[in-house]
Amino acid sequence: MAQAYHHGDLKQALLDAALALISEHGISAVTMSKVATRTGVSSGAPYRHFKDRMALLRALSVHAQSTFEARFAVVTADAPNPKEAFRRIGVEYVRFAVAQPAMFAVLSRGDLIDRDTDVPNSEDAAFLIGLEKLLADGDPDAPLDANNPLIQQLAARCMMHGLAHFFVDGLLGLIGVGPDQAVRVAEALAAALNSPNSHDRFVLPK
Amino acid sequence: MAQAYHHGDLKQALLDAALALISEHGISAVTMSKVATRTGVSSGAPYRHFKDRMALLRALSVHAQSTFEARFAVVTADAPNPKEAFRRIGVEYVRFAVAQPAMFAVLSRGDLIDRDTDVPNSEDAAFLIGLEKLLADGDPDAPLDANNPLIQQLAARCMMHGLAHFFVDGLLGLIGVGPDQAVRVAEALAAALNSPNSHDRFVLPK
DNA sequence: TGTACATCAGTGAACGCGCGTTCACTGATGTAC
DNA sequence: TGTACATCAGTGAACGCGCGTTCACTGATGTAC
Repeated sequence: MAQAYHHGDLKQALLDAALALISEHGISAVTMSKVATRTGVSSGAPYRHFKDRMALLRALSVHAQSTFEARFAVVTADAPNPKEAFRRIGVEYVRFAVAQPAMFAVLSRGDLIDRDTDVPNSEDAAFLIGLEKLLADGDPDAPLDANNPLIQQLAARCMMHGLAHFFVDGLLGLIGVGPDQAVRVAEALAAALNSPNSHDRFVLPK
Repeated sequence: MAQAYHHGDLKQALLDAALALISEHGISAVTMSKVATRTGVSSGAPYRHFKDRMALLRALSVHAQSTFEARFAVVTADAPNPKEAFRRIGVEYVRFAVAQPAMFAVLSRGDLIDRDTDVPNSEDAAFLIGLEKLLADGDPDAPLDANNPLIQQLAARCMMHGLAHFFVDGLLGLIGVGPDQAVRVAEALAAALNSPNSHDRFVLPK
């Protein structure tokens, strides 16, 4: 990357400043002026790197997405089986949200995702396509099969997503739950969902 | 309530306008000017009823809270047993979020809750106190018991909360899931968590 | 190595706008007699 | 019922502020010869 023109790597520095602002005061606190001031440049400087405020937020979303997925690759690398890999992803989901609430906030905003260009990773894509199909097939009023692996997997995803939200939205903070305890709870929730079931419950059908 | 002075019931009308704004453009779109304009009054009028913008949002939070709880009372009224009551609350949680996304958005914001004055209902309070105690007791690094009813209950709450968020944040919308289908998924998730377990798993210890 | 030029990152003043909030006011409603 | 007064909901102009964005500019860096 080699020390660029004036600042060095202003683009990355702006993204970092934006993340800091989000973790302190939420997404709405991200203003071009504050991002610039925090980075030590003038108010117009960010426009050399981002067309407008939305472009900055979208870039943040893409960045968060890949950071998130990189973590998953790390934790699943030496998992002994798919179920354990899936369990680790669930716990990592909460660990990530708790450690990097700003990135999580950006990730869970549908309006920052450009479905045309921001391609989810292939595992996510397979999951979403499967879910779309499951919902479209058959009688739309008939109950879904609770033992369908997609539903089981969705249950786990929703559970971790909900726990992460309870934390980052400050509701767990109200009863004094910190980051470490939130992760401990995530481990317990993973166990709660997994324990009574067979080994390959979370394996996706081919 | 009998037709009040000028407007009739401006306070309620302002709250309704704020909810409409939230469901269209999120909480940050709630400005005093827009709330006033939408209600057909001048920009200063809301200040006769709310000290400032935050007071309006907090009033909204309290209102949403009680509406939410009223729904729970309705759906559990004729439940045959505690487990079924709990299951219905879970599904209703999603149904409510999906039908009234604005109220849900306000509810899940910790910074709008004044813990001194906004007392949760007694069931919630018991749950939160139990959870606080569970986390505080014993070795803070030891795994929690996944079969503890509190953990089981938290699992269900997190699951529904996560599903609700996936919906209101627009992520399910990206794959074409509408309100009805979201509720159908909620039913399946409730079944997924409940099926392999005993009848009184969700009964709180006295 | 040196000079002339092109490129482009960052400056800083300026713009129009919508915001939250205040305040002297108007005028409708309620009340005392 | 009628009049005089008090109360208070809503008006609308005004304020200072921070915002997103633009733009002519400066000056550092890179490049051709």
